[in-house]
Amino acid sequence: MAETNPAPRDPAPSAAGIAAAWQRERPGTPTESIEIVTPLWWLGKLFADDRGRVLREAGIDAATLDLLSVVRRSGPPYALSTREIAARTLVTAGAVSQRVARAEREGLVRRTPGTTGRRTVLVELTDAGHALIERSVDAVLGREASLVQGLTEQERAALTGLLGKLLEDVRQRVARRPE
Amino acid sequence: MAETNPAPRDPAPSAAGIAAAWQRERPGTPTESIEIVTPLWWLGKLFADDRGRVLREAGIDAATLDLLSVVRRSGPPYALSTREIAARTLVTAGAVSQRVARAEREGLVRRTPGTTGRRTVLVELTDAGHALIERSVDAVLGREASLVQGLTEQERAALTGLLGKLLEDVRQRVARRPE
DNA sequence: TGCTCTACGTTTAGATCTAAACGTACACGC
DNA sequence: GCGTGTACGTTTAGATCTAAACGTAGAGCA
Repeated sequence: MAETNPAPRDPAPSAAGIAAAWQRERPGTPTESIEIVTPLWWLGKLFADDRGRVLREAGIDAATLDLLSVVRRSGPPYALSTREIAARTLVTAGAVSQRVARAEREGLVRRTPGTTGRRTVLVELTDAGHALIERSVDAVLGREASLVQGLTEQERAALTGLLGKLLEDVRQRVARRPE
Repeated sequence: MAETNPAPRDPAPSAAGIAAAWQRERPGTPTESIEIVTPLWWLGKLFADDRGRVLREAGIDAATLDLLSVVRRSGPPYALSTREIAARTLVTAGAVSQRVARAEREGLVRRTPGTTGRRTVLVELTDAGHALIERSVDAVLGREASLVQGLTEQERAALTGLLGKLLEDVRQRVARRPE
């Protein structure tokens, strides 16, 4: 029998509950970040799992969608170097190499020697790859759009602003490592 | 030579840029969710990677921290069943079993037959495990707290509220799958 | 011209997760 | 009392990722 992560019959765990538990067990624990970082992580997982379900029906997986999307979005001639793809998808170049190998095996992309100097390899969409991404992207983004409808227009705008600000700030703090 | 994900020398990619690219390439693409889901994902990865660095110095990994934390937080007698742990940490029971096996090999936890009926197995903290989590939790949470200082008190409260609301709402929409 | 150094893509080894198959203890109905 | 089903933890197979080792093409420079 399948063993998917059972839907919590208990009241869904809450970030506030976790912070409270730490305070109860270890008064003074610095829990200020928990109610931001934890829901953020849970939401990421919820969206990722849901996206996985949508993609399974579309006959594509998240890694391949990620790859085809970034190339498609870059516009004509729909070709990007491995390194460029790695930087834009937040995975290592090694992983990109493997993803490209898989997608190539399925006939979705093609590797061509980069015309520009350097020893770059361009990853290019085939017609099949182009058709597949065209077919999937609306399904994925449409579903995600429906998932955020619980927030009002104003709330979504506020959330977008706060996430953007936090992202930019955390990036800087993480970049200059100290403290 | 190492091949870590190079810090983007280019301007850091932005969610707004991705949405704009889709609109340019495919006018009408439903991109409303991108500026929420994408930064949310990126922030999750930033926090996770940073946490990994902090933990490496503390001599523990994220999976083990997750395990020890949930047991420690449950309070005396610091023992939880495998199933309970799986539900609270959002990984499958199989993964918990493997995590426990690793932690047990390192002497951080102990498996004891559950006294209560059923065939439950309780995972219990050893003294070493208790000491390790006690030593790590402030480091991790303290670092995270410092990472969210770029937001004002009010902004953090607003973000907490919005994330909480969205989380609850998305959970419901995902639970009753349809639409 | 020839040497060296750097950038880049690929390959490999190892870790960890999920999904599914198991094996078994206990509860429950007959 | 006894079979049957269900809950639970573990094991296994397979997928995918990261980190590191490679191999090589060009750029820069003497």
